[in-house]
Amino acid sequence: MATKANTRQVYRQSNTGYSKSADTRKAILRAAIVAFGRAGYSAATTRQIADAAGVNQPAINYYFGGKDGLYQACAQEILDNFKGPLEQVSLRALEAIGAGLDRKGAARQLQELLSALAEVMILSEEVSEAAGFVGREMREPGLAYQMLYRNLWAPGIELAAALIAIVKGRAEVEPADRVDAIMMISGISAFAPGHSVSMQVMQWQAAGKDGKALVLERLEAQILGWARTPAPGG
Amino acid sequence: MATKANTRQVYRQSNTGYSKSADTRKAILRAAIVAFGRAGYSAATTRQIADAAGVNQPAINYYFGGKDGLYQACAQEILDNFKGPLEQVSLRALEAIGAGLDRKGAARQLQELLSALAEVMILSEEVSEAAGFVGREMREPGLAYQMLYRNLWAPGIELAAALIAIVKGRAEVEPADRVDAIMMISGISAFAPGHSVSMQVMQWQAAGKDGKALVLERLEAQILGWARTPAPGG
DNA sequence: AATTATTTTTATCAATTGATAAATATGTAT
DNA sequence: ATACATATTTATCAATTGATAAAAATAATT
Repeated sequence: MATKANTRQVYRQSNTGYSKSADTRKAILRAAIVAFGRAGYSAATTRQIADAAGVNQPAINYYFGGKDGLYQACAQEILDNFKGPLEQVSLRALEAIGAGLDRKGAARQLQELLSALAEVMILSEEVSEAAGFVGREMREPGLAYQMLYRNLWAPGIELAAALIAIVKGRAEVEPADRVDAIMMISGISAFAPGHSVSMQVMQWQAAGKDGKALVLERLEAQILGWARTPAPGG
Repeated sequence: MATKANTRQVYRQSNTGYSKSADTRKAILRAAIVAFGRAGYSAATTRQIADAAGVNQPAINYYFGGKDGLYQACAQEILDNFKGPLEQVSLRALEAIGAGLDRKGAARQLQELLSALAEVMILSEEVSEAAGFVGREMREPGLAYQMLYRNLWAPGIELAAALIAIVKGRAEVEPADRVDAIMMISGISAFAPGHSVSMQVMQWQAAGKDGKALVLERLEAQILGWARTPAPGG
């Protein structure tokens, strides 16, 4: 997959005034998010995606200019439509930080953030396909990496790290807080659908509500551990 | 990639008595572990692998029967040659458990296990390519999944969970201990080479010794937190 | 209803991929 | 030195893939 700097081309828009193009575009995007998220860029073929969307293969070039354009459009679609729940929680946490937040409050916000993340990554079937796409791009940076890094990953990790620092009794974020944030998020991702090893070890068909609750309980134990430590230089 | 039940065929062995076949086989395996680990099964082509190994493409069929056979041979190669360091630590931990282990001792063994894992996953360039292959197969189960699950992942997670239970003051492993074990291992994997998001957030070229030390310090803090909690039903 | 624009489809193409067969080169045993 | 076995290579193939062009079908406008 070419990772050269590519300006994002928009081919067939969804605002042509014609009745069908928006539906067709959406169907292709949905099918593509699933295919790319599960199989990856190389293994997902434009014919498979077209079949799954109920169109034929040249429609992909017509609407998105080709496989590359479709891939990037998937990332944009995810940013536009699927990060809503996380965005709300993030805004609330940022407001609370700005208004001054004590350790207990920060622990509560952090738990809400991680809970929303777990909800997205573990429980929601449709959002979970988008999360699959995002997770894969994270591990195998391609055309959508910069877009997702700037708009999703870096803000999320920094927010979690800021909350962690406050829980620990500090105002400034340190490298250790970022490491903790990354590890927590990575730990949650181990229970997302398709993580066969975790499911097999736990003997779960899927994590489900109970699995999510258990994961969050383990994270809460850690957060409470931090909240109980004496503040540094205090 | 076909995931049908495949008996493992051995084509050209390394014990033919002819001087070159062992070298050629090894060169192909090395190149393949790198290619499959980085790009995945689909995106890695037999021509690329052959070029990297300094042979031509039909050599892959000659020695391994084809792409599938090569993939499985890679997994076997990794099991035969790269899990040595982890195996030693595991054996020591199992012996210590068998001989009776107190909470403090279990904390120490757990830290050694995680340290060895971090050494393998984060620091060693060559072993890290093998870990890349293993990590990918973990997330995208293919022909080598069962082999690796049985011989590597399940034993490793169960051992870590057993140590965690003892650290927490219990003899029996509970689901929460397994969740903790999975999350710890997943947390370490977030800092392996190629994890661009973590490197970019931390502003690290690579984790290096300092990064590894910081990750282990965060894990130690968690382990010590468990060790300090009152034993259940105590 | 006629014209124009858009969408969908059929047909085709060049390039790539894993596999195969046969030829050539090299190594081993007698 | 000869015969046999193995390793490497060249050449070829069928199938697949993303892209393209043109034709056909459908929708919107006048």
